[in-house]
Amino acid sequence: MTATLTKYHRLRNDVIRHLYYNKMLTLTDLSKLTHKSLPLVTGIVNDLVQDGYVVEHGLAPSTGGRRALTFLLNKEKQKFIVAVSVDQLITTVVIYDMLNNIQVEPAKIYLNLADEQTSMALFISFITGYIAKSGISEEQILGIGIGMPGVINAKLGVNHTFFKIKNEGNLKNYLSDALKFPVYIDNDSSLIALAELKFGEGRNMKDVMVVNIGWGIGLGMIINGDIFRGHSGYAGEFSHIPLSQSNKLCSCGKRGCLEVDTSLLVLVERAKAEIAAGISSRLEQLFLDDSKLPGEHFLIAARDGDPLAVSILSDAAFLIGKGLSTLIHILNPELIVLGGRGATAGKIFMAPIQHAINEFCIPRLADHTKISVSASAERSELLGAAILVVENCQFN
Amino acid sequence: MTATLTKYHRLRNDVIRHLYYNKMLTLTDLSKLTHKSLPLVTGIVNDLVQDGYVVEHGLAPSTGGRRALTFLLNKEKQKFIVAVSVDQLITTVVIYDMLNNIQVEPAKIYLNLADEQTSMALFISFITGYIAKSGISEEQILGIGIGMPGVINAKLGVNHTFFKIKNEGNLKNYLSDALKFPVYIDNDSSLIALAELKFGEGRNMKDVMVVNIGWGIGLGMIINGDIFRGHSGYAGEFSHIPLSQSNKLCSCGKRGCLEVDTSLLVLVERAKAEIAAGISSRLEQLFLDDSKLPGEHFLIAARDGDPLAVSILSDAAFLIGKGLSTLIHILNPELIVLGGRGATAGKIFMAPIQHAINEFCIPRLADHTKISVSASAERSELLGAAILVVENCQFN
DNA sequence: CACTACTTTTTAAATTATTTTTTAAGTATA
DNA sequence: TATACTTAAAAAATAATTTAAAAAGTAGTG
Repeated sequence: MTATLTKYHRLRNDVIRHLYYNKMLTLTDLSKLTHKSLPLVTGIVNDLVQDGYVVEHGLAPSTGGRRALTFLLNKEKQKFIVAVSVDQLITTVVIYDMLNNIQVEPAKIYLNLADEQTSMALFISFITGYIAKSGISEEQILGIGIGMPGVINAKLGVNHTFFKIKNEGNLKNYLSDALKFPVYIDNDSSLIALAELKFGEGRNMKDVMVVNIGWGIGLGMIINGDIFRGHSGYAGEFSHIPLSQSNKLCSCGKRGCLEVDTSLLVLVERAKAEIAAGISSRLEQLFLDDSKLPGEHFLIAARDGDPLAVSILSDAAFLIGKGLSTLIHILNPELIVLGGRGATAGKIFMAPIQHAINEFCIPRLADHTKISVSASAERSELLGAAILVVENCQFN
Repeated sequence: MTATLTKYHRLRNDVIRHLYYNKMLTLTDLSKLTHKSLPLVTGIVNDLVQDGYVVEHGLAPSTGGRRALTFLLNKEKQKFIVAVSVDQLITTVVIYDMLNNIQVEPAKIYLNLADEQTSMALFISFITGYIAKSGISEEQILGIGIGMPGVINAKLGVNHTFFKIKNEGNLKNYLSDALKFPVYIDNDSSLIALAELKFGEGRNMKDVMVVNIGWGIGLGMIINGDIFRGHSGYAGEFSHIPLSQSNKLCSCGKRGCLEVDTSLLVLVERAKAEIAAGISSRLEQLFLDDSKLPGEHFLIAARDGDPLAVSILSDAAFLIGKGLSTLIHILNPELIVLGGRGATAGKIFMAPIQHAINEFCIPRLADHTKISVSASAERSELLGAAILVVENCQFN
């Protein structure tokens, strides 16, 4: 009895998930998406309508024959998702509903991940406080999804790099206990890729690479329609393949890594050096303003066309393009998306990256991979964190 | 009726395939492997025993409870597979039975793929003649599997690079008509990888890279337990990522490609140049013997420890190792296998490749990828071609 | 060495899911 | 407006899976 119950519930959850991704679906659509028969799906959807989770929404446009009924998630009986993005310096939290609308305005805190001791306690009180202030009742919250840097085993819920728990402890369980909600964690770049796959440029594609341009450079890989992590979770160490002629030593102990020349922190350093050397730039003023991090100022200046910022960013973009060429040769992806905080500088990246790809790629290969800038760079890690919850939680 | 028949037959074929890969299995094993229930699998296996395809083979060793019956493919009621490997210069054919035994000794013909006109006719008559001479009856042959270089869409049966058929024609269909048997084609490197995955070093692994060291350098990729081809079939263009400082122009139009410094044809040229410059080597004699290609002589000399051949091969291996480092960073595979014709030179490759990986890889990553030399390098493309047939043919 | 407790396989019965068929609803065309 | 052609939904028939029970071994114990 319990086994059939869980199987029934698994399909029920699956139906809800497909409605979450696709907004409006017919029974035939759902049958195809879940690979289950129509009578079975019909039964499940009828139950969901009865329970108030799903509502009928009129007839689908004609496709030649009898018009089908469409179904939506019910706005009135809502569940909510807490989505958190943690990076080296800034932690952001937001609450979404199941229609991807922001339910509670995002909140931000400056939190240096390197301070292991203080940051964990601060993090927990920040999130707890935010949820409490939101006024949403406990039963309505499906869970908390957290994207963070580091080598992460999402299934086990372990982060091998940051927020380490004593004696091989499980971060996911630790946080679930502390926050009193189901917690799901995953790597930031993987979540950005997930967001692009489900709601962004990569919809309905199978092989998509998402470059996470942040304080460092990350790579989220979608292969065969799923997040790819490699054999031991280290896949996508894109920023440490030897590329540049640069002699600077990387934190990984090697020279010529992409990271050394393209991370936002490095670009800021370079801008400061240029300014110190006498180059004039709006940045000189902006850097004095402490309300934002220098990296944030840098991106704003670049977006606004400041020549120094644009020039530094272009050099970095060319190197990233060289790295992408290697990626294209090996994986022949359908799409490469430039995402992450840095992608808010948008189009500035495109020209030098294309330039590099033209120079380093076999044309036949370059022609088969589209490059684009994420349309929702700032939001996509949070969105990915929300998807993480929807993918893993239970709807009862 | 027909639909249930095909579904029944699909599972029947699946059972035969699993017995092909695993030799001996219990009903429980088969149920798990096919993801079908025990009663269903039991029924199918009983039918197969009745039809003579499968035979009982005593009890499995004890695992604590009642001992299970084991089943094997029936040696008496055999089907055979024609496996063909085509490379730029040499074409080989062999006939296997379903237990991976060679049924008819392999035959070899020198066939230059570049001569589009003559090679196709020669190829067809060579294969037809071989099958005729084998004396095996038509009904017993399941099909012909062919591995060849080029960008190949295995599903459609099109080779975009070699053996081109007029007006976008379908090579698979063309050859099926000409040879009067079902023909299946795939890329040589992918088939080598398939052989390693199913019968070689990569058994039960999910992420395996197989380097095909032949006249050129190819890469067969196994990702998530399946051959990976990328979005448009170009994945694994490993040999044209920019790596070496070399200034030689590659056929692809760029400089610094792996291919320029590591293909067997190039290594032979280099050996000849060294000999011309006065270096003494056994190769000088061997190259005079026309019964084998210079590349074949070169490999034999290297295997036998000729200093010149070993030194040239080591230089090439170091570069391949540098390329593999990139692969490890991006894909974090469980295993990298050195395969293909060149791998017959075996252990000579290992030291310089390890050296390169130590130099160019983050240790944490290098530690998680095993490197090994294929144990059956010369046979694996043929074996892969046989697997291709088993994967795609119908057993009735 | 027989007896008991525990495993695992095999068979059989009951439940659940999928296909197939039928009926209903809508569209396009003459 | 009538007819042929689609597609969707509901009902009946067929097939597959789960669950339970029986059978066949294994291993420990007095």
